Amino acid sequence: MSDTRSKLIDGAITTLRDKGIAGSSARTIAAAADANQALIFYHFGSVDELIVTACRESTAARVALYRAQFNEVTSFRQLLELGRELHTRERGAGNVAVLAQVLAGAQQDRNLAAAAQHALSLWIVEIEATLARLLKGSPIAAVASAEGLARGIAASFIGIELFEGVDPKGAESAIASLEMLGVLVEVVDDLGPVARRALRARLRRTGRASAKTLTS
Amino acid sequence: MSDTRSKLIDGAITTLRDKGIAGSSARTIAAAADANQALIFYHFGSVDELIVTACRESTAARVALYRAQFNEVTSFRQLLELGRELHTRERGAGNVAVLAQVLAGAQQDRNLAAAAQHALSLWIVEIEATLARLLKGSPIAAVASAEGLARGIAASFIGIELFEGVDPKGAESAIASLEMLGVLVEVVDDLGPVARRALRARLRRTGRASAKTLTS
DNA sequence: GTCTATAGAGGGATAGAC
DNA sequence: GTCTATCCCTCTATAGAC
Repeated sequence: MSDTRSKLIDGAITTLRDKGIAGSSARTIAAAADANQALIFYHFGSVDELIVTACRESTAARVALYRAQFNEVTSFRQLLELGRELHTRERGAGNVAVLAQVLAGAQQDRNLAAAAQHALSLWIVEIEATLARLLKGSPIAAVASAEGLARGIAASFIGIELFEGVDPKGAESAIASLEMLGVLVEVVDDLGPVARRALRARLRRTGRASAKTLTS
Repeated sequence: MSDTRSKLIDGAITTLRDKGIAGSSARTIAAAADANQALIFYHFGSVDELIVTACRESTAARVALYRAQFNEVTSFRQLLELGRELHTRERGAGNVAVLAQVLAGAQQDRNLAAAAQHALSLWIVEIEATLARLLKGSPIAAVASAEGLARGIAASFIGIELFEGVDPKGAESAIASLEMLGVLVEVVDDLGPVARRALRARLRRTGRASAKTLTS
């Protein structure tokens, strides 16, 4: 790993975070990295490929930082607290912002789409494993799968990050409300058999919306 | 309103949806609109201003289509169904995709940020009014505000739209799980006094995370 | 591996004919 | 209002010196 190579990756992350996908050109990235523009093509072949690499490597590094904490989570409460911490810290480091920008570009670019999916999956794997632990034996399991919930949570984080860029106060109130929904989940969890019966009854009466869940 | 003016707005929406914010230039938009490139500057002054106008006007038009349906919602169940319908239909029309792209560009552009915030607020107003009705007298009101929830829902829609571009199956499972969380909300709603007591007790025991809600 | 220089495409924006 | 033509800038990518 040459020094220039990693300088360019850092430059790409900084540029994606600060200037967005539309403002991330070979020139702007090279300027942020304090490197020569032509070296992007020497090391990565194209700007696209540099962004793909930066997205993958930076996400892998950030996720690794939190792996231990995910593994220690034993309640929905703790998961929510970790989510809040993660949101605040990654807002500074910019990994969620980078993911959001790559995701926006990925709608029209197969390369970026593959990188975005891979990067997101790194976060999702951790969230999903944690949820799977929490849902074991919980009445909530009758109503939501770890796979689906993990993806929903990851997507919501991305949306909130973008929302934060245009309305920080609104984003904060959104986060607070979603956290409170987490408290609600925990209460139902604690209600145990009562909640289980109510959920089962409700699901039986529900039409189309829960058809898939009923069969499982 | 000249014909060319609205052709350009339609062209901008199409281009934002199909090529993203990074691929929306005066030339590509004019091509999509089957109009002359110079007319963008005659009618709107700049590409940015055209995108801002397109974002505002298209969102206003789409929101107006759903206003009556929002007003008719009387249960969380119905709100979820409307959300699913809206998601499917707007995926075709592309308003959510356009919002996501403008939002991505808005992180670094004051003009776009104002337009994105305004457009989002049009959706949020409808969701919030509906939620305010549903939360009146509900135990859920102790735990989440209509303002915060409405913003959380809007942000999640944006995130899921972006996720759908890179992993359609994953996005579908995310939506299904979030819908099931809605069922959970409805069950708690029906539990009435039991849920209210449990939530109150839980909030009293909760530290930092719910400090704000406790005082209200 | 790193640099300069440059080709060639596409970008925003304007002048001026009609 | 609409068109062509054009200016000047930035973009990706490469060639070739060091």
